[in-house]
Amino acid sequence: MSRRSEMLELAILGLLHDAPMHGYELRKQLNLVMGTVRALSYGTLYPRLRDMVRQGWIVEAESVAASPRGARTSRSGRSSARALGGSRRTRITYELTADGKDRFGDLLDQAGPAAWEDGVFDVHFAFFARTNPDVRLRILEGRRSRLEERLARIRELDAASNARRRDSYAAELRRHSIESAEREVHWLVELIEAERSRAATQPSDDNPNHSSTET
Amino acid sequence: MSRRSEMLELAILGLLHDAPMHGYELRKQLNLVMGTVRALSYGTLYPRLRDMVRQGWIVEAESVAASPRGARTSRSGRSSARALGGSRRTRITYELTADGKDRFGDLLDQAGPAAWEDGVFDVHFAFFARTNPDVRLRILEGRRSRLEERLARIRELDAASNARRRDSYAAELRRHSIESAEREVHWLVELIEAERSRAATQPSDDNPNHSSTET
DNA sequence: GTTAGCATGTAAGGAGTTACATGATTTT
DNA sequence: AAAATCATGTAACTCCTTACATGCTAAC
Repeated sequence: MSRRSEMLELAILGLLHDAPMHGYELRKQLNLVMGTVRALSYGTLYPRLRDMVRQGWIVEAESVAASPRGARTSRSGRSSARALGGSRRTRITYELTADGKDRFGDLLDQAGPAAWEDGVFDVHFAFFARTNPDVRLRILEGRRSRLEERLARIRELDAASNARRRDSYAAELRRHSIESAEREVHWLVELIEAERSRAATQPSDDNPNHSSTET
Repeated sequence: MSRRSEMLELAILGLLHDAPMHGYELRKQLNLVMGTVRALSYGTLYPRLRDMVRQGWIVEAESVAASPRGARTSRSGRSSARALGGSRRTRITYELTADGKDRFGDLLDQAGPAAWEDGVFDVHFAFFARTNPDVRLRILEGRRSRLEERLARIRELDAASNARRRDSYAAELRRHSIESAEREVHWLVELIEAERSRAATQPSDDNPNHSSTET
């Protein structure tokens, strides 16, 4: 299981850690947490969920199903057969197991170069509240240096290109890329400072996501 | 050849349109123009280049090779054997063919939903100087509405999450995502306005990238 | 009654990464 | 002499998308 694939797994575990969910709902949340415009396909999600069940990180549970939208029990009255709140269809709800929580904690501790990749960073950040302070810091700093490397390369290209012929659109794109990257670096720098001063106040605080430290 | 794959092809054609290049150099430029932190691998690039040669869009040309760095002919003097500027190694330089220019023009005209995807948009924008004004406008507007859809979804989630428990990191991520997206929308709106006022001044201006309109 | 949204899946295929392999040249 | 950078490539593998298939419920 390579780095990139762990992003999806981490995101799923993190979302299910907050609340059990069925696939369709999960997909919508994933599309937000992963920070991409492009939507994740079911062809990726469902086979992955089945795989995670096989691994023992999550379990299926037939949903009792809340009412589809709003709290009303369908004002037309018909199909009130299904007692409380009409179920739409089968709906398989997934829940995290104790092993799944352990796995989540393990993935959370992974602060390697993969964690400062474009999509992966956002997922890690989304679960920072449950991440070790030192791991948080490593990820923030890794991301910052990655962005600064990129920034340096764009600036170099920008200087070279502006000297030669001028393509206003290409120049505008570079300008905008530089500005966006600078802004994100600034954001990261502030977060890093906040982390450092927090570390000075509270000493070591262990990862609260392994089931051994919970319950 | 599906939408996503066309991005790489478009980027390669566009870069080679400016100047012939060899693979290694091309990769560096591609990493910039595609707007990703993650680097494109050679395992993707070289087979793709070979494929494009087979299609007739580009041709290989053994490089006469300029001197590696700076203009100096290696101050140590040794290996001055290779006449002007020492060639590093084989170095296969790629050049655009007339068919390649046509192909570039065709891809440039493609303003479908794929063009407002995350990575693809940047590539298209980078070559806007050679894109038809109406196509430019469609791409900018498509991108804007895509971003606004996403923005609406994040805002919805943000309101719901802030109401319930508060996870400061998750909230901060949402805040930052919203701000970034808003900023990009604003940028796009200004570009769209600029396009419209430009369109009012100069009427129809044909795509100058098909070889039929060149030479 | 028909469209749109909810909900779950499968099969085939394509694109891209990883890891490996090679070798020249430049810098330290 | 070693390490870094330049430069090109291949094979195996993984992940993901696309397109298809099914069926239920809500709204128009």
